[in-house]
Amino acid sequence: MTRKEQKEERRKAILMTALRLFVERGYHDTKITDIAEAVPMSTGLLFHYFGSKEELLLELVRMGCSGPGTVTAPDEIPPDAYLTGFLRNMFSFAKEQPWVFCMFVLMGQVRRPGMPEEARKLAQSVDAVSPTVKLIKRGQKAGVFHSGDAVTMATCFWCSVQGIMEQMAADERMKMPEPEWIVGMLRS
Amino acid sequence: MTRKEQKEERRKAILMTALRLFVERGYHDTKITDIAEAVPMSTGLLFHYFGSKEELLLELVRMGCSGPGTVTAPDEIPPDAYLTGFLRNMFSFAKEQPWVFCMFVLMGQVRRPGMPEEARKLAQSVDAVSPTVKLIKRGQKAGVFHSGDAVTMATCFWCSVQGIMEQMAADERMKMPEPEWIVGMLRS
DNA sequence: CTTTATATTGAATATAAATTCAATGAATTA
DNA sequence: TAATTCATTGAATTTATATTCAATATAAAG
Repeated sequence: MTRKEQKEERRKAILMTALRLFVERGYHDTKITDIAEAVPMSTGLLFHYFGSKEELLLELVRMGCSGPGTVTAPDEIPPDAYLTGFLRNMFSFAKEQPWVFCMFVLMGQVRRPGMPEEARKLAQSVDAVSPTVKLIKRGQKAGVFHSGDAVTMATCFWCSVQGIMEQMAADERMKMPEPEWIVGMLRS
Repeated sequence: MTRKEQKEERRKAILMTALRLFVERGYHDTKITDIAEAVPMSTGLLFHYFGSKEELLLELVRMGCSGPGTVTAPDEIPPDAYLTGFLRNMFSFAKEQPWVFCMFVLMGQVRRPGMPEEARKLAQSVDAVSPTVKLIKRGQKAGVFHSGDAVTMATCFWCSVQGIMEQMAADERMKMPEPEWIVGMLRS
């Protein structure tokens, strides 16, 4: 069935285009017509695929939720090495698989106030902090991470990453940082 | 002239309210009516004070530009101590002088794509990175900071700060991080 | 080839948000 | 007190954006 495949392709194209634009310019400043133009397709057709702008966002967030959201490291891997590796992957995805990278940034943005409620709640339901808290506590016991409230440390860590990734998404020229630097924020 | 003072008061009230809302929910998702309600005043009156939403933003950015944007540390202060102190101030402003804090966050947001061009250009004209680059190079020579491209390091540093501050602005519950942690990202 | 189903378009409509404006009220001045 | 100026309002207007829809084109099935 070439027809059905075509449709699925188109659907994905819309999702990927919207993802890129949402991350580049923000949800509220991305107009439906911008997405349609960029795909490219007529604005009317876009509504044939997604009932509304909000549903389009929701679908993206659903994809984001099913991804590798949880940061669970097996006990045999040192916490610092795990986080460094995670970031290294993420940063290199920026070029090869912008999809994964953008999704990460989007999920962070959708969690903030002012975003459509349903998408926001959904995004907030996947929680990167809790697993990181465990990881940080393990690191603190092992002496590789400094002392301090692990929840605040985990939150700061991911907010830093979010801030850096948003910049990378907005500015092509920005060079990739060393993951080590960011993990350095936790080291003793 | 009580009349003129009143007007000036009102003007400031509008600016401060808009600043808070822009930072909390983002520029595009803050409606003129939201600002008017929050001040509070009628929407019509708001246009008596500022010609447009964009001009209101521009005025805020102008204020942001005249502030202590440049991070210039005298040579006798160690770079790491200077940055730590700067962040400590900023974070404690979050409660006492939310104005300064919010302004910092706003300037970062306005620099991104999708913001009104005039405000964006103006915000981009104040550049926190260059002074920090010098500071970082000095720190590298002194051996307190690790090696690496100073521009990328400075950019990452401020993006991290931006990410953390945005979270603090959006979520009251978030605890204040230790400035040391963030500077730790630069330490060798 | 004919029929049917579906993709596609672009203009029309609906909705939401920004902006204007005529009218009112309160302070200031003469 | 009367006249004048300016602040203030809320409804009307304009503009921007999301959404719908009738019409057309294209592909699939019989």
